[in-house]
Amino acid sequence: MISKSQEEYLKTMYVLKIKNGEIRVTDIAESLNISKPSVTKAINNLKGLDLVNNKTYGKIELTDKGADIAKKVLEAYDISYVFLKDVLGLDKEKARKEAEKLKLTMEDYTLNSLAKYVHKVLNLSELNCNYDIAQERCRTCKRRVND
Amino acid sequence: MISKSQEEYLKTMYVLKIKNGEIRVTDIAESLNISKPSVTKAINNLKGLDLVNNKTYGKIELTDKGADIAKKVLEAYDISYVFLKDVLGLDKEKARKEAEKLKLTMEDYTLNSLAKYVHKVLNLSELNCNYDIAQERCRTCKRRVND
DNA sequence: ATATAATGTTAGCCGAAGCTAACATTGAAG
DNA sequence: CTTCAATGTTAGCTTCGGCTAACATTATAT
Repeated sequence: MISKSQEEYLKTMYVLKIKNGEIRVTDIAESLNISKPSVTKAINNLKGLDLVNNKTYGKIELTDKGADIAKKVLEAYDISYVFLKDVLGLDKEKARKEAEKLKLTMEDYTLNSLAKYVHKVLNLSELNCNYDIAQERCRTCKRRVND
Repeated sequence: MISKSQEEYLKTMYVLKIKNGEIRVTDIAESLNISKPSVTKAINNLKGLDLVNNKTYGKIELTDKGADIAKKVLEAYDISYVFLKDVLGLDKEKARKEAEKLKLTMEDYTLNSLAKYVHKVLNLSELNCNYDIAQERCRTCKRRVND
């Protein structure tokens, strides 16, 4: 099983790839407020798990497997954030901080239930469900909602 | 700041005290599925934080401070469990397992919001709120609900 | 009252995930 | 094309929270 720390690395790398077009040790370190040697070590561990590809001093890329995990973590963050902010009514900053932790804590089945629940509660009926066909996910909770 | 592991120890000791009238290394070890030497070590750490009182080979007791933390953790478990089971609709076993993790993850403000929310959703109005005057807490969510 | 079982502790190890200091590689500017 | 700054890596240390093996203490049963 992959650790929370490792999930966080994968998510960060995935986001950096989208934002910057590339993944750099320095940027990961800055995003996570962690030293560069720690990042190098983490990447080597992830490489061993086949979640990251890179050669020493070379480009860093997520494998498909690594990217899948990263996407799940991002989805988990999104649904948690919406729940905390729009259902529980936490302010944005508290919702953000708490969602960062919850996203690494909840099982898939809980996240799925939560996604469905958020839909229901925010009154998104079948008809006016905020579903984005292109992205194949809901614009509100960011999650696939077909069952 | 106290760690999740330490919170879990405190909660376990608190429950054992209630269940057995005393707190024993062996019982803690069994409850947490951890070796006895690890328990001894953890207790010594907690002693250093003034959360536990004991002498070598002597009785183990929580301090008031330690008991307060334990109670908070228990409350956090209860409210999480009710939410997961009765609001999200998870089955008991999944709700139990997930609540065990959530209780160590959520901040006080989130738990308070969640408690209030659970009340509202389960249709406990001011009048029929399931409040237990003796325990000064709600029978449903196990939490103090004044504010 | 003592032998033995149960309980608790000490010593020393391990892995995960951080850190700093020092070194290696890469790349950009002149 | 060389030099120097930026980037990345290695080596080795720390803390946390586990573990086992061995030892110490306490309690029980004859």
